[in-house]
Amino acid sequence: MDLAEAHIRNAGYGRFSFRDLAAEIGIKSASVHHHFPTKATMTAAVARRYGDRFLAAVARRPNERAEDAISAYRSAFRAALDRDGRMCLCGVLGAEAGVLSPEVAEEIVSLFRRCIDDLSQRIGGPGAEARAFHVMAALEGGMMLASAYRSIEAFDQAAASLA
Amino acid sequence: MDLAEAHIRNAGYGRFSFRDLAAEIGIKSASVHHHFPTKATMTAAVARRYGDRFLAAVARRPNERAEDAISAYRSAFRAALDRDGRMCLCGVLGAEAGVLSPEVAEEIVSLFRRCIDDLSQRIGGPGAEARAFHVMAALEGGMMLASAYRSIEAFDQAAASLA
DNA sequence: GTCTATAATTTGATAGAC
DNA sequence: GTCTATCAAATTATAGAC
Repeated sequence: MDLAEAHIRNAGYGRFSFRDLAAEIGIKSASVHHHFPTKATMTAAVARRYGDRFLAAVARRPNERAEDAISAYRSAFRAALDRDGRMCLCGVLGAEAGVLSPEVAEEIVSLFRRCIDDLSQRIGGPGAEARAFHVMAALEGGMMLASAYRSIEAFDQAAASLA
Repeated sequence: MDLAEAHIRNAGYGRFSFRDLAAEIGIKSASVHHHFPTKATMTAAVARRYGDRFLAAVARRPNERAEDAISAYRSAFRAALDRDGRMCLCGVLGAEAGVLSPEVAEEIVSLFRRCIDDLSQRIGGPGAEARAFHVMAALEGGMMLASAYRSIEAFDQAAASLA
């Protein structure tokens, strides 16, 4: 799953294969099918695990203000870019969302929803939901720009004014 | 090229084929190769045309303020979603940027650059470039959210606070 | 400009032995 | 859990006739 996550974040759903995964591990693709019946199943599992870990990483701190919550998300997105040199899973699969199998698409929407609900609650007050949407959009878009420009500065410029 | 653009925006670079295009037109894939030697060539041409048209559509109006420029971009993105029911080309290919052939990747970066330079000039003043990055990121991200949620309201929520 | 035909490769998935 | 072997399909691209 670690390897699958890396491949998906590198290249998207349509560009990774069980054969490639297997070759890098040193087994055969048929053996991968033993653990995950289909590519969609595996991708959905990877997406769920990714979401669980992501939400744990940005989890609420005691006595935080709205700005702290937003900063936590920004730092998590930035770390994904900086540490792994890759876009986050939600960004890659989100862009493909329109043509993914329902199984995978549902997991991605759920991932977005979990983030936006969490962020919205922590921001609080009137307009919290719209602000949460805005923050998520700016972070996802900033990541896309950084990926295209191949420079994390694009992300920093895009996200600087958020909090 | 119209059909190619629609396919790319629907499904991304990796998911459209000359065969599919040809079949919808009523010719054979070999005939498509007569007009565009490779898939990358065609995609680069489609991206350039898309950029030319997009920049013409958002072109500066006389006596505009910074807010007018930002609104023009927001409206153009929203129209792409609303009219075509698809993400914009830059969003789809931007997410794939890391694994596209240099020919196509360069065209996408150039498209982002043209938009951000234009927006930055029209916004003007200190911090104009960062604001331009932020606007583009929020619009691209908003489109991704709308695509995943299958609801344009996600875009509106994300983009409401922009201008 | 379009066709037929085909090459060379890759893909997701399955059957069945060990 | 892993393997060999295989299938059916799709893909990008080319050669050469009309």
